[in-house]
Amino acid sequence: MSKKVLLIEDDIALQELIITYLEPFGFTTFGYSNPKLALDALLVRKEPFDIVVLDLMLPEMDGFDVAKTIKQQLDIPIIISSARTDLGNKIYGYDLGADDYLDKPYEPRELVLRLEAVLRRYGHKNTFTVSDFTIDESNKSLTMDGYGIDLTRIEFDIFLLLVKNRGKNLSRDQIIHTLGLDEEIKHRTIDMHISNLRQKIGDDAKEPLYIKSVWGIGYKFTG
Amino acid sequence: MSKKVLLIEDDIALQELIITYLEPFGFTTFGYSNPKLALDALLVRKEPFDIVVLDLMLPEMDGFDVAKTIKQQLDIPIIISSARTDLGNKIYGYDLGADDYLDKPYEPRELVLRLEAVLRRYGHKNTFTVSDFTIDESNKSLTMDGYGIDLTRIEFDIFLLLVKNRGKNLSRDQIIHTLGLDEEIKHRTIDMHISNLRQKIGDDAKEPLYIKSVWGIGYKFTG
DNA sequence: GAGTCTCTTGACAGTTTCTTGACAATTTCA
DNA sequence: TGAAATTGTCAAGAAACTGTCAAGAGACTC
Repeated sequence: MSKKVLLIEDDIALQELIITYLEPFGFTTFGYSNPKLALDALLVRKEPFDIVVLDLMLPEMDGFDVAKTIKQQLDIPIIISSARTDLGNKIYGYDLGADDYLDKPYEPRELVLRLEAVLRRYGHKNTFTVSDFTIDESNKSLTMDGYGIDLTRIEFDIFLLLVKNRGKNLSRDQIIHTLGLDEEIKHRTIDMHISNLRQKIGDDAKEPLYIKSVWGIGYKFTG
Repeated sequence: MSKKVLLIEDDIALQELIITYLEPFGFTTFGYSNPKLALDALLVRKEPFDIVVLDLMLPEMDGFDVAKTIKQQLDIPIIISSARTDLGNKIYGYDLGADDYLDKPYEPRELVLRLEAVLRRYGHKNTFTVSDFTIDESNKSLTMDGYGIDLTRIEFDIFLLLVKNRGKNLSRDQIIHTLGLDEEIKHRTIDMHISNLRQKIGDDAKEPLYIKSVWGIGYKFTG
């Protein structure tokens, strides 16, 4: 099945070269030289692209803003290309959540490799595995040693937060605040969620393997 | 200021290539092809590396074990590199607390980017090291010679205050006041906390290495 | 709108930590 | 040297915190 590539690149000649080159590798590429039109197609008309290839040097809009705008609204991989050999740019690009970075000029062949690698990586992106758990963020589902575990929404959110901050103590207030829960709820409520969580993943509060209490501070995940 | 990189990689040619390549970017790289020697330098001789680059395919020891061993004893970022075969590996690598992952073969400049990105990310961690101690302020956790030490909240706060005022005498009242403790508590209480602290860090009250009593005044940390 | 699932909270038991008085040991100073 | 002040630590009780039950409020489903 062919993948749809959104190419944002103001060099028309390069655009056509890439579109033609990618074709036989199973990529259907749509080129835009104007980033605003590209964003319109992607975010407003919601055309179903699989991946974005974005040139940083653009008319009308800064490439970084384009990447940021896309990432804020859509969970889609972005490969940034840029003529600047400026390493700072590259780092900044990764920071924005760009999934790969390509120095211009690049071999079209190189682009194909990156596209394939990023798409493959992305296919796995929404689930990750930590110790005995596999967490699917988009589904909000949890698997432990291969067996599904039903968590409520808040339980899942707390667990995810703890796992993402593995080894780090999180206070009840931090949990409440980060998850956007009602700031007024009592600390006891968090304890209760933790208690239920522990029960569901078979953790013993007295000798926890996964969710440790840190006396006077909060909780932390230790895989 | 140049950063010290510990490179664990059994391909000597690649090692030399990387060492040479990283040099002008401000990285001083030490290459080890034998993981045991590398661990010895890092954990036993405690050479002050800033970051570890670890190849997974190693003689004598499994790369995963190396990463695990390091992370258990030292709070240092690790970038794992591996021949791109197994996605599972990658997941497992993150799982161990690897801070980034690099598919082999990789461009040396790619490594530079990752090094810089990871180091910058890591710099945001709120930990610092004084004499034999590493203190993580946000976690309120203490490590001594690489081994975790459990302090209670007040013990931690007192220790942190003393360390931050290294060499300076702090009166009991100053401690009480600065930490926002109940102003009514007796001086004996502080003595007790100091006593417990000393015990936990193995300090002898009569011949203290770290927390000295200043007769008639209070206490001071001398690292 | 009844039924079900989820969230929140008070209550209380069980733990851990903090505080303090007591007293011995040490230091200071006349 | 001896008295007063200060420090170190023990032991015990007070205070703070955590785990969980049970009940009710709230949200969602059909």
